[in-house]
Amino acid sequence: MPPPPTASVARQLSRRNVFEALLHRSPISRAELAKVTGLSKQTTSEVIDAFDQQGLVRPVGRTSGNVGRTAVLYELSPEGGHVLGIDLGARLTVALADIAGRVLAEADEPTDSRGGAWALEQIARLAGRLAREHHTHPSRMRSIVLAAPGVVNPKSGAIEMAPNISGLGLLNVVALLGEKLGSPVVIENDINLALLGEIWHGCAQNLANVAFLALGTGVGLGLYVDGRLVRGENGAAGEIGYLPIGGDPLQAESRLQGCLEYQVGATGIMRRYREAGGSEVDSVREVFERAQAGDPLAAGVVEETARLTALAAATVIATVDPQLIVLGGSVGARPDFADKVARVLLRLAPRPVEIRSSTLGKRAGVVGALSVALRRLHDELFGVAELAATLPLPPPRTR
Amino acid sequence: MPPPPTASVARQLSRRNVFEALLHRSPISRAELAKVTGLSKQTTSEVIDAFDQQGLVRPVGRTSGNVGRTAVLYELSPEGGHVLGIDLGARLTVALADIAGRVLAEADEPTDSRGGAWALEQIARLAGRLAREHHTHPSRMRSIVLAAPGVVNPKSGAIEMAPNISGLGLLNVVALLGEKLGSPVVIENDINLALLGEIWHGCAQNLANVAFLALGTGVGLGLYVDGRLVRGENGAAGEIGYLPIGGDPLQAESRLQGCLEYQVGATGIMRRYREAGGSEVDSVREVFERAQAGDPLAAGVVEETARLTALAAATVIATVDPQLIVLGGSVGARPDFADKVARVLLRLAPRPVEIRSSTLGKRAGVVGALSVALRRLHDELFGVAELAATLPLPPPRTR
DNA sequence: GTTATTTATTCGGGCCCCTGACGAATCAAT
DNA sequence: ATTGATTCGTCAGGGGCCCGAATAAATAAC
Repeated sequence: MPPPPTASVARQLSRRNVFEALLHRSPISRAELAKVTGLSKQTTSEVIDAFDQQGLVRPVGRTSGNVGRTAVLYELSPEGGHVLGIDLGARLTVALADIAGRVLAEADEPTDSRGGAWALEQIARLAGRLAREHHTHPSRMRSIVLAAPGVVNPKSGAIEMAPNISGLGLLNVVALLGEKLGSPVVIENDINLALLGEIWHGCAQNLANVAFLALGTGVGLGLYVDGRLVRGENGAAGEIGYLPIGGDPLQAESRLQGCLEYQVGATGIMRRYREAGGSEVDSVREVFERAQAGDPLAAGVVEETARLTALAAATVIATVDPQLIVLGGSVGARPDFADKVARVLLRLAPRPVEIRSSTLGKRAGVVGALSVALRRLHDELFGVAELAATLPLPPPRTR
Repeated sequence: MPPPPTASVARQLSRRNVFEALLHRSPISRAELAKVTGLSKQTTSEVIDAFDQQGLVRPVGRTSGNVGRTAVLYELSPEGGHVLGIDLGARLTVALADIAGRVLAEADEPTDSRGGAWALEQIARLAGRLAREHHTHPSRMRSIVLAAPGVVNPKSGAIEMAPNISGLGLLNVVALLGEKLGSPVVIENDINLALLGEIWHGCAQNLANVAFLALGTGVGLGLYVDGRLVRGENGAAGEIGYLPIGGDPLQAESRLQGCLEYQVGATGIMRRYREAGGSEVDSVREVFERAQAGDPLAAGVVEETARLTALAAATVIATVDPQLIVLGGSVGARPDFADKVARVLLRLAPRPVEIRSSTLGKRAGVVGALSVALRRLHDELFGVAELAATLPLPPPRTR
């Protein structure tokens, strides 16, 4: 079941090649694998035998109809390894996938409002349930990724500013959850993972330069540039609540909770509606509904929100040059909203950049978590650590 | 001289390891190399022999003083390969380095004002002179990088918007220059290269998250995030002239040349001084000098410039979370200016980020070009192409 | 039934890495 | 000056891995 303790680099590379072919051309014969990977038939065969013994692969039928001997077809076995994706927000969503990236199950429920340790307990419970349903065990999951709000320190993996869920920043989530579930846990910012979700299974598939603008309770940004997620020195890349847009950035409120956040965050939108003379509302959703129903005050607030969002988008475009901006979050994902933003943006940006609404919606976070968990598992099994890095340049010398 | 036509992956890795050790611990014996690389003495010795035969390496004396047999020390030979860095701006700067990154020579002169093909001719002439002085030949240079203003398309390598140097966008610079010099040429945006220069030899050494804010004729940004240069889909990342800062972004001037650029570009600064009632000036430098001499109007303009620059910096901080911002360009590199910007920024950003003035100044571009040329040469000789990429995830399946 | 074709395994050769042993060169001490 | 300890570099043997060729097995077409 575990990979062979030591494997030479050459063999590891062969294994990696074969695995990649299996991943993308699923039912495939040994002969075909040899052709696709460029390896010799024997090497391929040896690798497949090893995979078979590890339970990583299983035969599924034979070819037929073609001239010549029939070939046994193989595919990655669902028992070869599982990964778990978790999205911890207002709701708790957990999803289970196998090593081939097939999503086996998904479940969600409201997050335990007591937060902190209770939420972790809840995660363990939900994960255990999914695992049992699929005849595995949490401890047999090879890779777990947790989507959490707040800034995740890229070095320590600690959650440094967790709004919404109380007491999360004080816990060593990686250690606690890892112990509960018996597998390595990695935490990543929820918006970043939603972005990766859209890139894997959503509206940004196969793109290398995508920005994800999330408007919900707060405002946030995920950046995927040149095929990689952008985290920044403190994992705070994309914390655009502090962008100097929509007001005087030196004002007290701006400095406290961020200039843009003060205007475009959920409370900001409701406050603007109230200030405009609108009657009391207790959710942003209501403001949008009234706007659609013909309330001119609400429409003005929505329009201004779209304008500010477009300014944020223009800022992102000028800074990192994405080819697509995805709007997400409970506010941003509204389909009519994307159009409004796009219309303003047309007059702001030097060149047009496409804007789309998130297609995965609430699922984006878990899907992204799964994608990272999967990638980590693949890297663990078939990565070639020593080679990933480019050759470091020599330091300057005084000669 | 050329590397062996075919080498197995294993040997290529060994070569790479040994080369890296040679690069960083220069005069070093075979025995020491074996220890450092973790390879056996045998393998190390074979690799060194091969390097020696290729002329990549040369003996330089022996150890002495230690107990035991003396060891022959080796270092990378300057004849092992050369790289060329070129910065094509108002002045043309060319620098030559060897494969170990030792800068052998540097020369600069005003760029041929006729632009286009004449400038390319001038580059060839200057490169030829440097090469001759160091007993080599342009055609023996293994890697050439050209720093050019404008947006460089990351796929084609074409210069898409070249201000200042006339007719450059119309030429296929890579092909023309490559033919003239007989070596592969790569073009990269000058600001990006200045940033890489500061990271290699300047004020940002060994940092992984750096932004370079260039204020000169125009305004531009270079981004180095998580250890990699950020280019964006069209190579237009960092084109922050269009940031919606410093005015109404929907105004005619803003839409034409960019909102921020209109205020902070050289002509913008002079215009603002004029509009404030200042007497005629014909360079930004003059405005700064008058400010220092006590002209309150000029001081106001400088202060406002610093404020807008700080807003741009705050934008960058909120977006990509750098640990350092380097100010460069003829205006930005002024040491007093960085202080002014830092002071404003302190009140804008949620957490303090260091600001420094460029230490390489005008040389930053060439140095950065050298660093990229060097990296490309190293990758060409010792890269392991098949391993660079991470395993792609499988696409979603409909099952 | 025979033939052509495709699949899968076996065998020998070559590359490359590692370990252990050996001669060579040097310093330190007698 | 000789001896011993230490380090350097090379030689030889063993094992892992990859490849190409040959061979056996299975199947469609004729």
